[in-house]
Amino acid sequence: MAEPIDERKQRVLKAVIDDYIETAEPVGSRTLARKYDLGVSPATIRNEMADLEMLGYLEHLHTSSGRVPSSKGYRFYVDGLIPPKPVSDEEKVLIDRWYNARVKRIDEVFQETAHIISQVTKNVSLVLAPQLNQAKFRCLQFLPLDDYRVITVLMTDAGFIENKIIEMPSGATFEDFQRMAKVINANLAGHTLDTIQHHALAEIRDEISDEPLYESALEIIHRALDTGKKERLYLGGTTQMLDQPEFHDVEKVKETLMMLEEEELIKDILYAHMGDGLEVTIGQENEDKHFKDSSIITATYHLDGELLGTIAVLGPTRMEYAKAMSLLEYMNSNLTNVIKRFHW
Amino acid sequence: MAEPIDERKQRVLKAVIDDYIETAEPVGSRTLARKYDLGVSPATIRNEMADLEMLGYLEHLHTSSGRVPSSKGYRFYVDGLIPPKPVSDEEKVLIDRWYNARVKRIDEVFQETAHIISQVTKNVSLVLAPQLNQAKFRCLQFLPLDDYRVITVLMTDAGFIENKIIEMPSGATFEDFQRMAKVINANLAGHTLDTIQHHALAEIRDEISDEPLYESALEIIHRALDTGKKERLYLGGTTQMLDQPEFHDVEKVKETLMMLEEEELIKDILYAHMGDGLEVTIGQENEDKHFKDSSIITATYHLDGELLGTIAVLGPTRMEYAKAMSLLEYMNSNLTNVIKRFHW
DNA sequence: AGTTAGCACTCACCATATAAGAGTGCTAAC
DNA sequence: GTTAGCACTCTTATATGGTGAGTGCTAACT
Repeated sequence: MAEPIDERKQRVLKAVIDDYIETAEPVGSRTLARKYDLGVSPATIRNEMADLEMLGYLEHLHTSSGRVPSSKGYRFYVDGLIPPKPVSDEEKVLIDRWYNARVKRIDEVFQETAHIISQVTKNVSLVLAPQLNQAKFRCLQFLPLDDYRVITVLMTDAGFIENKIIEMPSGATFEDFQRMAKVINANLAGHTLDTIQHHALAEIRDEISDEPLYESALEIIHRALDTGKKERLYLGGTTQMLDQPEFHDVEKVKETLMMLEEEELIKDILYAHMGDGLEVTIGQENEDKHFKDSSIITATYHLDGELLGTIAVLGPTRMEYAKAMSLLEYMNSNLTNVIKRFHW
Repeated sequence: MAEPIDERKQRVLKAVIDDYIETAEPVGSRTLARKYDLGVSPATIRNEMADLEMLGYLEHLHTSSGRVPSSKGYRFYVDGLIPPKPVSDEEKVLIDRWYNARVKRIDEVFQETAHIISQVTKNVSLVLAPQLNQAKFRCLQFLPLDDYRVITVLMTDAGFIENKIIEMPSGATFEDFQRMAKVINANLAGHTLDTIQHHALAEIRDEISDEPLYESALEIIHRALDTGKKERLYLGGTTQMLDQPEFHDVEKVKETLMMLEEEELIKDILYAHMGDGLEVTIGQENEDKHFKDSSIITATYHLDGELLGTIAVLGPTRMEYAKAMSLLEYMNSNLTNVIKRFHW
């Protein structure tokens, strides 16, 4: 079984997969011989295809009808047969222009990234924005709002800002808050928000324990730093995907859309695939049974060496891997730049 | 033609519409007689239906097959025949719980509102969040970020907060910004952001003209107040809608989804229907040809007497008007409360 | 030995035909 | 004014046969 597949078999396999990716129809020997210049007759191709099927690279739906690549086939294709298909210069220009035209706020960066990926690949895109509670605390500022409330402005090292309105405990003055801010900023800068919430906050207990309202002060800091555990997930291309023949059936569409709404599920998938660099998971390779006939390509983006988040393309196994992979690679580095340009 | 329709005709019309809303199938005289207790035979119902068709309340697809309500029919139904169907107490509790569980930030209020509406009505929901540049300016605060930049925090009367990072012009100090803030807050509070951008900013020119960098100061204020012209649009239920038999055809789904992505188009529709109170627009009554077989129910929400935004249900003309209308009415008042509770 | 032509066979797909079911409209009787 | 009865229309589901693309196998060819 460990029979190596010779060069001609590889050519045939590549042709089959290329054609199937293009047409979404099971591909037969005759078509293959006509469309691709393999230099042999359909009969020979038939034999080769039979061998490839025996080895598990191709599949047969019914006795008649052509062959379809298996997960193993796609895997071999992705690992060795794909011609690299770099993002063209025109596309790069287009993408740049897109970013510049639409992006005003930080969350629009992610939304727009998702949009671009789905536009180019015609598949669903997933963008996982940085997890705020893993971000490093930079400073916390208070602003007076009226006699009863203050605005808290939280800032992290990566340049994300979040604000809240908080009621002052009775008796407290704005000056009390200012003093607190000083202590906090002096002691806690550089820690992750998570650490601060769970441990570091205790460290400054002593510093402010002589404050008249220090219990409620702690509570307030706690609330100000609570960004919610959820990093945000941005989706794109849920409409594009309907162009794929895989979604000619409404049931399939509904099923997929409902799955995409399960934010937690999707996030778990992204976490699981969050390695370094580009990762391709094909069909059967997916743990989750809902994705047994989907492929997911993920890439992680970084800032200053720190892992920020993940971008991904989700589509049917029949997917333009070459294009999606190089696009993700490009967007990956691009995203870092845009975030940097945006905030620093 | 101004023939008034008597009580029995109304009963028949109501039965036809009720049944069509329930089943989505053209309804025939026989079914009607069996299901609804009209006290007359199918033949009589046939005659009545023929009359109703002549008067324009019902339509015939083909010579055979039952009747379907026309826009005029729905209109009559909505205006006079619907039994009010108030939101049940259980539903109210459910909605309250929903809000409390998920809403942490202001934008989540709108997202969640859209979600709730679509969940309950099984149709697409639209929520137009307040237009920021129509909001009244409350105050602008500056926070030091580092030597080169400040964070601007803009706050409006309705309690919305937005922040930006702005580079300081060379030579400016943070104290310069503080002075500017004082002037701005003293002079411009209460104006809409829009007015300030276009006119009122000129008024404070004199006040700060002795500042060393007043040209760039104006520019900075301008940028700080620029919230983008777009109020945000939140959608919900694009998956729910697939349950409706109207969307058994993928083409129809695609078309609708693409339309919903045209944010500007949708907003224009919402503006057009933005009256006071509840407004129902049925099928043909819609200006836009894309909506000729859809109905839109809109309701506006307010805060302190000021119009804030719109919530709406969009669905096929065959829609549970009673339910959707009372839900919108409830959400409408509810939304005001939630926003208030949230920010004030 | 590897390659190819030929042929029987299998499906999926499309169009047509047929039967069943639901509904209408009309007429005549109640 | 209401209803029963009947002929007619139109949609939907089902069966049938033909077509085309594809396979697998055998035998002939280089």
